[in-house]
Amino acid sequence: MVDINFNNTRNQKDSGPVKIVDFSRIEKKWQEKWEKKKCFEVDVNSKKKKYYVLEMYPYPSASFLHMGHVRNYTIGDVYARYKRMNGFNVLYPMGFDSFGLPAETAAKKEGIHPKKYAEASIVKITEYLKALGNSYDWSKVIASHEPDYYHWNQFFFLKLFEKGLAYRKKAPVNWCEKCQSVLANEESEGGKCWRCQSEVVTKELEQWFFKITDYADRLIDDLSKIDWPERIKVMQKNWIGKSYGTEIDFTINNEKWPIFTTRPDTIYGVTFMVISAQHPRLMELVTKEQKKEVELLLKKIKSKNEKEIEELEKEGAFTGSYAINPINNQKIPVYCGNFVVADYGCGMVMAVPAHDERDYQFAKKYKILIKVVINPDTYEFNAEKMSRAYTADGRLVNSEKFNGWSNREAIDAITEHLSKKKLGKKTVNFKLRDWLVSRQRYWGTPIPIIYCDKCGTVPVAEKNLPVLLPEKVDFKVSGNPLATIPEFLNAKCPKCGKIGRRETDTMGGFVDSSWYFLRFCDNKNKNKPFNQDSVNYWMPVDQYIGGAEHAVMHLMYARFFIKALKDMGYVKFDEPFMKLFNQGIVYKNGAKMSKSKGNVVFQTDISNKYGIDTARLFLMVVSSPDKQMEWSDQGVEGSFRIINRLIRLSEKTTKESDPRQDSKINITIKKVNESIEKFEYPKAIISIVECIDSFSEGISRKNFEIILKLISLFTPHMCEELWSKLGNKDFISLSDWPVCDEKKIDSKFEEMERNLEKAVGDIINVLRIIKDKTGKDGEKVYVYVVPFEVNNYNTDLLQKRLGKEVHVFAVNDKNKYDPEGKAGKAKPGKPGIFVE
RNA sequence: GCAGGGAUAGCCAAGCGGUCAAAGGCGACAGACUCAAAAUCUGUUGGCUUAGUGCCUUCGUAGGUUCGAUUCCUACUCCCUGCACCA
Repeated sequence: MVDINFNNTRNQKDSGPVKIVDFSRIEKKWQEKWEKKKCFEVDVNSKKKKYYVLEMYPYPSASFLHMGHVRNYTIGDVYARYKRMNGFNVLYPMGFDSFGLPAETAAKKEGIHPKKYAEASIVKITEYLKALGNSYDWSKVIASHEPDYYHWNQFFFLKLFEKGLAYRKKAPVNWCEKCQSVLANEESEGGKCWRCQSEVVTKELEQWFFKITDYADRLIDDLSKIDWPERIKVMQKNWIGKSYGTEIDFTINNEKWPIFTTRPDTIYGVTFMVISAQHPRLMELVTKEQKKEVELLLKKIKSKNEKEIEELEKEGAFTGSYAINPINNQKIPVYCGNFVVADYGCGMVMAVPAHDERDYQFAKKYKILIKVVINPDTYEFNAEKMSRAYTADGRLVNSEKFNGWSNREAIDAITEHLSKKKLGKKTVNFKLRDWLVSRQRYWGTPIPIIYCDKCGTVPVAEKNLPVLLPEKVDFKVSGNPLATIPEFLNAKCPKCGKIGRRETDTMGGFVDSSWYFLRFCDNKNKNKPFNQDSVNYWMPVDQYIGGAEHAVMHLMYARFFIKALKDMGYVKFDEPFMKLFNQGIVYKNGAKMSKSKGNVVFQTDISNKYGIDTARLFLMVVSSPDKQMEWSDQGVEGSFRIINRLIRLSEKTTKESDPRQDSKINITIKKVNESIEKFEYPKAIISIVECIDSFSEGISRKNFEIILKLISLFTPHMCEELWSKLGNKDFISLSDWPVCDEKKIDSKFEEMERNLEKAVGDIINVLRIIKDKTGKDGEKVYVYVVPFEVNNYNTDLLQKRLGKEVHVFAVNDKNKYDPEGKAGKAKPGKPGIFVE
């Protein structure tokens, strides 16, 4: 059986490299064998140490893979293979995030049902993923649009509902006009929809939320338990936005209105209040006289889109009401303003124009009093002459009994003072909002709730799950087509049996991805979301791999979800992903590789020409996996050559090894181990290739097998082929990783090699100088070596390297040819040289 | 504006106190093989020098620490990524 044939399929017409090996046949053959023998299928095995490698499961919206995808998945596969060969019981699954808006939109556009569309995509993508040769356990595959999966979304929804962690409320929410649906806070990126980039507007709607804010503290604190890139942690911290401050009660119209501030030290400098223009109780404060003015402001704000509001300067209007500052009973005006965020803190702020830039601008514009209460140590401010707010530290003035205090100390002191008088209290505020999970779309998990006129909001009974998503719907109607299906809409109230109205909103896709990694552990369970023993064996995910774009979306939601499940007793751990790796983006011609940019190199472009192993090897060697990289069509050929050199070496295996070989091999094993652990794949590959090249004259079979194993992480198909050609009956993918034998590493050989290289360099240099001087090529090279190093300089090897006739003499050789006495120049590690 | 990450020879990309004129790849050039290509192999690829040497100028820009910096510190410029009126 000879699969490698150097002479077949030569293709002269193709301007690309000549295809000398039938890669695609070899790839297919081994992929089929792996599948047939269930090589990568795993089960719970308490005797073996587990390792869970996971890549973020893909959205099957497109029917192709490009080099960005290939890179991403190869990073994981290399790691999974490494761990597997090192004796771990490795769970490495793959699935599909198949619910969601893109499928729905794309399907609509093409006039296909989303289900058909998604399933066709899955078939296609599966085919491509399999062609990568990744060591996925395909028996664990899941697709989130299947009732078997979303059944448990509904189940968990009910559990969260029971716990009060899922609730419905009316709130100003982000609405994407194009998607015709609400968006979570995390999905509105700078006022644009994260998916379609169109304008997001604010709407007052009743929606379902998960109470992620209950977990804000734990979401911050537990970041210390996990090994994630610092920037992702920072992003999460900033997003949660914990800030310590003081809540202070101001009195307006005899009613207490609390506000939140981090600067209670400036309370004596408060000269007005500002309530958010979007505050639900705004109108309570607006007097008859001021109504017109305020309404004008609101109209003005509404006419602007998010972007314009951003650029807008501070705008406001007097409400007509006055507040009483609790610390000194001063009467101050209450304004309504566009720069106060309605749903942070209390939606109202105390304004200290002397010491807050925004307040300063507002005060200047509306000619409100500015009162200095903090001076720096060396200077005294004059409120009239200030050109901007002073926000740094200093000593208090105009602050009654706190005069002279350092403002830092005054923060606590004033808070305490207010607390004693029951006018305020120490408190903590978060930027994090509750997670809005409901979507007004068809293609998602139906929310298992029924509204009954008599009983109110009633959960569907567990035994009646799943609430199936009806397949026959009319996509021509605008809005959510579910709302137009009477059979779906009209449902019996689980409590009283009367006909109620079913919730037609579906869950956003991030609910699916918040626990899919648990389902991989037990994907066929019909009775439960998962078997707890399996999940507690496999989880948490040891190594998670995916893009940084999910820093505050998926990665935050999944952490919350797991914490909630832990509290409800479903799992025993509280962090889902112990280590996170963010792969870098693949660029081509300076732009991110993407279909919309038209700079895509498809998986098949490369695999058809060079085989997928070449693509894998190139993507892993060209640059660190965490860095962005530039795709290079020519660069690929370099990796192609490496594989060809490996094949050639396989035909030069010998029986016997020697200490030099063994030393080099063991050094390489060591280097590869260190590099792989740190995801420094290029280093690992370079050291293997160095090893291959240094034995181009021949290598012992045993050592060759070690090289094969090392590089099999990157080029698994070719390695299986060569492995079996050597007569092995098992799979190299399942073989044991080579162990580095430190005893065999001898730095003497490294030094010898270095000296030889130096000598070669010197000889070439001499040859060049002679050529320059005399115009003649040197023909014969004489090398004079100190006696005990004679064996370090191999005549044949030198002849081959130099392409000249070479003679090696020991300096004490009486018969040596040495007309110019160059032998006298020889030193240990540095031979004398004569050329003629 | 704030936070995080970058800037390395023709290009891509390692290095993160000395062994660095700087790994590896690509490209280019030269040589070997060949009738000739392709493939493969060998060498050169900052400058000037030299029988295997020595010197000079280089790792975004300008300074600093150090016996010594591509590697550490400071400022600046440019690029990317995230957040963005959060009180």
